[in-house]
Amino acid sequence: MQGHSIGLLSKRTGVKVTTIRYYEGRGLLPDPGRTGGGQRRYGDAELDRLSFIAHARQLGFDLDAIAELIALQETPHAAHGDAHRIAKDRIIEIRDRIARLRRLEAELVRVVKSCDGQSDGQPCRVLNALADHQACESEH
Amino acid sequence: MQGHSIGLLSKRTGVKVTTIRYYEGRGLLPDPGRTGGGQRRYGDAELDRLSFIAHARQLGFDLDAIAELIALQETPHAAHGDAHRIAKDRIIEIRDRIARLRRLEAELVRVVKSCDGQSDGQPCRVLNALADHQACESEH
DNA sequence: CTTGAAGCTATAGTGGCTGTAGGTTGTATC
DNA sequence: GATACAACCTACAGCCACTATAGCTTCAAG
Ligand SMILES: [Zn+2]
Ligand SMILES: [Zn+2]
Ligand SMILES: [Zn+2]
Ligand SMILES: [Zn+2]
Repeated sequence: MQGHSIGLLSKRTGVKVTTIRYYEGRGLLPDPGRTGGGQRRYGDAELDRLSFIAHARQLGFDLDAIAELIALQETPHAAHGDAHRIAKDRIIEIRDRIARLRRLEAELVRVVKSCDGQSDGQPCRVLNALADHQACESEH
Repeated sequence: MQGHSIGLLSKRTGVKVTTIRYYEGRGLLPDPGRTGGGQRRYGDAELDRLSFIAHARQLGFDLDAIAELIALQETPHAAHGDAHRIAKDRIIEIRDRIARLRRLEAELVRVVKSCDGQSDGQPCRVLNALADHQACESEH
């Protein structure tokens, strides 16, 4: 039978077979054609769409955002506003997370430094430092 | 009845009541005493331990790591090695995530810049840029 | 025509909670 | 002592984005 099998799509895109079926259940991929025996067969359009989904996932978009982006692709006229907003929101989110992680990193470096680890038999001050938010230099 | 109610622990630590019960189920908190009617009553030791858990969570440790840290606190002799390792592993993890997020940020900035958004009626190039990993400047 | 890889559905599990339903208990006020 | 009501209880379902398992069927090569 003609068309791409689910395994071929998986190999081409790096998305696991089970995940492709999951995307179908979530409505990100259309119900594909089936062979007489019930196996899925895809065309190139589905392959392209799955590649898009895979790449957007790698860039950290969640499935709802991806669904929105796909809907925008389908609209005959361009809707720059929405697409730009979704991408910019994602940038803001990433920057927030980076800022937060940097604060955490600084606190943890401080925590590790708090104990020299030399005094065997003495309690580890790392554990005290972990318990004590008072000693933290930033909110987190 | 004497002792702190679960609601009081919640207020003191900022951990939701349902979450405290969840921690108990996960074995992070001991089975507390109960009133005649079956409500939980805690002592100061449990309050301290919950504060420790809450703070370690804020610093991004997962519950398994926290369980390990608590076990270390209970050991009579200090085990610096394990505590330091857990904290250092966490730092490494955070640094990896920051590096990854920075790569994503750079790609997304490039994606957003790829379309000036002026050409209404023309398809949004953000969508093309999102589809195209070839154009990406780094792995992600 | 046989074999075995690849496909199918359905269901449960992951982490770290959150939310809901439907009932019981503790405490303050009268 | 009665009443009201917040706080508590258990048990279970749901969240996200998958992943894993079990038990079965189909496809394609030799
Ligand atoms: Zn130490
Ligand atoms: Zn802190
Ligand atoms: Zn645009
Ligand atoms: Zn890319």
